[in-house]
Amino acid sequence: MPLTLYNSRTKKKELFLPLTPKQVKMYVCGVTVYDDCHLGHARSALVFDTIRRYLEYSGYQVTYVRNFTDVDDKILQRAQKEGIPWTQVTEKYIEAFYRDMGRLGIIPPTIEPRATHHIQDIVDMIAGLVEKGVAYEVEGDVYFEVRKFSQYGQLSGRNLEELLAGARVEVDHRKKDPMDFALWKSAKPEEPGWESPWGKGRPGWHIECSAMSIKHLGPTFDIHGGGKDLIFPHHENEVAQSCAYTGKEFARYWIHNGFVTIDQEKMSKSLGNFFTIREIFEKSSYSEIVTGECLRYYLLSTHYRSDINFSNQSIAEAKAALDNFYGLLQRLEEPSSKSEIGGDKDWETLCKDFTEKFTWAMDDDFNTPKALAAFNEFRGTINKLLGKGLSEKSRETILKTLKAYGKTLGLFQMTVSKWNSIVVRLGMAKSEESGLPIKGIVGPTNKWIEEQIQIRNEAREKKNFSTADRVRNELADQGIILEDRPDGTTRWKR
RNA sequence: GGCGCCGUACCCAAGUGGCUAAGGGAGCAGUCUGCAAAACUGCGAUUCAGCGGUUCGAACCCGCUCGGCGCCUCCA
Repeated sequence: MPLTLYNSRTKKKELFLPLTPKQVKMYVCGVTVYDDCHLGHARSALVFDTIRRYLEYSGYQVTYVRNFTDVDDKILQRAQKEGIPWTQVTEKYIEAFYRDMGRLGIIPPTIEPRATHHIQDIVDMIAGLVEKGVAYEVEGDVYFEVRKFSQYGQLSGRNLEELLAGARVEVDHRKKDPMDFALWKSAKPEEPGWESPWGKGRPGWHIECSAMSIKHLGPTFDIHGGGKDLIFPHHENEVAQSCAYTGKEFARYWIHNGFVTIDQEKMSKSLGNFFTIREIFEKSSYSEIVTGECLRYYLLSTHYRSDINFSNQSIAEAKAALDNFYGLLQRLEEPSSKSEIGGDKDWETLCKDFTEKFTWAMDDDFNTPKALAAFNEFRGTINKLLGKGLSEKSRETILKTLKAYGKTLGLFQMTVSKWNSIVVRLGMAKSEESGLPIKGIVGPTNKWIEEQIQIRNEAREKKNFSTADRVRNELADQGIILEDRPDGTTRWKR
């Protein structure tokens, strides 16, 4: 099945045909760097990371651009509040952003342009719009005249009359129309600014995305993405100014992800109901790498266009599901206790069934919940085959398949021992990279645990089950779970 | 007020006209085990918010009602 995706412009699933065969140009709106990012930002980044991974898996060469908005009123406010230079605010939160994305296993985009590095491109574009007569200057500010762009409202499915009827737009009498939006904002004496034909100022928010996407991807590119809250006015305005400027089609497919909600309400700064990525990791009782994968699994368990509700059991459920997969990986890695290899004759067709189901799901508008269902079914079938016995070669191939397909979702890539090492916070030491308290292994050492297991197994040998059970209970009290293997060995995990 | 989305089992969540309504979590029972754990097997929605309509046939299409949410102002 060929790849189809839902285009929010046409409100339909469409066959995906990139401008240039086997190449995809994709632009996604990034964050404004004035604070730590929350789960909502993480979802957007993760959704497009997954799309990027899957496109690459499908054989496309992807040029993925995601911007940083690093000059904005909010940044200036923050700087003032903290009494530090505004550039220090942006540097700090760009760094924090990288830290958080890294912990979620998000692959850095091909290009990560910053607005402040593209002032000239922005000024040129605004000048071009003024020249074409679709933008006008008032006292050092430049506005885009929406009436001059006949298709205004097409992306978000609204028209100017309806918008005006809403009448929630504050009226600025200097503008020709209340809906006109700022391309360039004049700077007050104490504010940062750049020289321009209209005096010292800074770019408006919408224009930077247009200027940077056109600069790095050309006037027309394949995919433009972002959270669904950006459809209006941000993306609508991008379309207007870009098309007016280039005279060409802008983005061909628009992809918008749903919100992360708390008690069914949109997670947002203004409502105050948000969890930052940072605090989720700090509060997690799992290791950083495990928490990252749990978050990823959780976020992938709902289709990207739907809203997803976050609660304190979300991570735990993902952990339980992932435990099953790492259990399977372990069984595939360790020597089989079976002498027969009854499963060998079936695994190839079963592998094929799985890969077909998986790609079918992903080709259908990146349906990750369906793809995860395929993984879970495959897990069941492999466990059954293991029961019948599998040769080392078969186990290796299956393992490779799991890892290869897992990679397109960013799952199942760590070693089983990393997965199983639960760590808790020590509190004192801080990580050099993240500045966060380091989590280290607390509790009994591996050596001690293995000694205890030895004692227990000797007791079992002598059928002294009360001693054996006492040892096991003591270990259980410390969170150590034992598993006796058919070959007489004992496996443990924290 | 305008535009739009959602309501599927205890929880999460696919499915949007036609075989028995995916999958995960939790739970219960069984096989295995000295007992456990893990794995496997079985159980779990005669039913998809409610009511009406279209159709040979609807969770899926249409209408209404109830409930929840979003955008229209910065927002992933």
